[in-house]
Amino acid sequence: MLTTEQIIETMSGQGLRITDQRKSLAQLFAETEGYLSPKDVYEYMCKKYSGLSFDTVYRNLRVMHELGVLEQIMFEDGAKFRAHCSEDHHHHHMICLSCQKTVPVKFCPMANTDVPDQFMVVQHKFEMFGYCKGCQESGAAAQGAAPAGQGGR
Amino acid sequence: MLTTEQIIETMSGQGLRITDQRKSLAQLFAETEGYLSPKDVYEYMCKKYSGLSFDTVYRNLRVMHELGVLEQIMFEDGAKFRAHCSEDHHHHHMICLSCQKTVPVKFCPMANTDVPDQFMVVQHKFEMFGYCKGCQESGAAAQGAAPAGQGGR
DNA sequence: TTGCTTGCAAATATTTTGCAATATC
DNA sequence: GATATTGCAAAATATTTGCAAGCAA
Repeated sequence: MLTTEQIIETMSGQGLRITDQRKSLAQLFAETEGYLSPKDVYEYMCKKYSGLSFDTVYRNLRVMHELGVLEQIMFEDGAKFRAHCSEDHHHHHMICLSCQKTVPVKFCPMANTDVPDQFMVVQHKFEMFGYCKGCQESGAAAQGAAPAGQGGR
Repeated sequence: MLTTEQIIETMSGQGLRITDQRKSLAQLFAETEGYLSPKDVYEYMCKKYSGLSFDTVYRNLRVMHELGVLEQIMFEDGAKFRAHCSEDHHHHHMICLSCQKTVPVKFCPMANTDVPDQFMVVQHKFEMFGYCKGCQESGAAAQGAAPAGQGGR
């Protein structure tokens, strides 16, 4: 995952101004393993910036996503964000349904997949959902939020 | 995909009452290859039922999803629905970014995937996005709506 | 007849936008 | 100092809920 410095440098390099809020955002995402909803981010940021407004959070999340320092994934309960992977080779993710920590998986199924006739594939998604060791032990594997999509098994 | 009759029978069998609206919904989804947003459904239904309200559409979509006759997938612009696959064996999907038609793919990558240490997988998602033959020919492969998730390639 | 469904209205929640004040470069 | 960023207010959008009337079984 990107570090606080990498995030800030990328933003700065793109002409964005580095405000205190954006420093805190960079740090928050650099130190968070799971996905955060806009509300999560807002609540965290509110502790440090009393007069914070929700729209600023949205604006910054969008800017950071467009810039590529944040990844966005849609869950059934809305969009969530995390720092972009710093792994430069193609990979996929295993996501903990309890703490939403993610683990990269190098295996890509595309090489083994027979593409249906005359279908041009431009993008694919391969994600596994489950429970990491820590969450299994703490018994959190009871009722995690379901990810988006047609619940595979 | 499920037929109109299968959808209606399932709903009826679960104790739901079969209203004219629900018949139309069943038919709409049985005859639609792609995903429909709540708004799509509302606009279609409005043609037949002048006084239709949006909340009824939401309620029926939710009920039909919970009942399993509809699949839901999150796109970046919101949830969309389609009739549940009638294929009973495990499979995945190839989804056209232009017309959103889907093609089932039998190959499942889970068998070939090394699950990271001590991660318990309970669910997975493997989806390919691209353009079907028809949309390639009509040149619709220009700017399709991006699917949810961290844009793989 | 019973009680699930619907339409209406309104409440919530979510996300976006205009604008003046402010802070960064 | 020029201009991107922020907070505020409000708009636009999306989704849910309560309730009385209507309709399926």
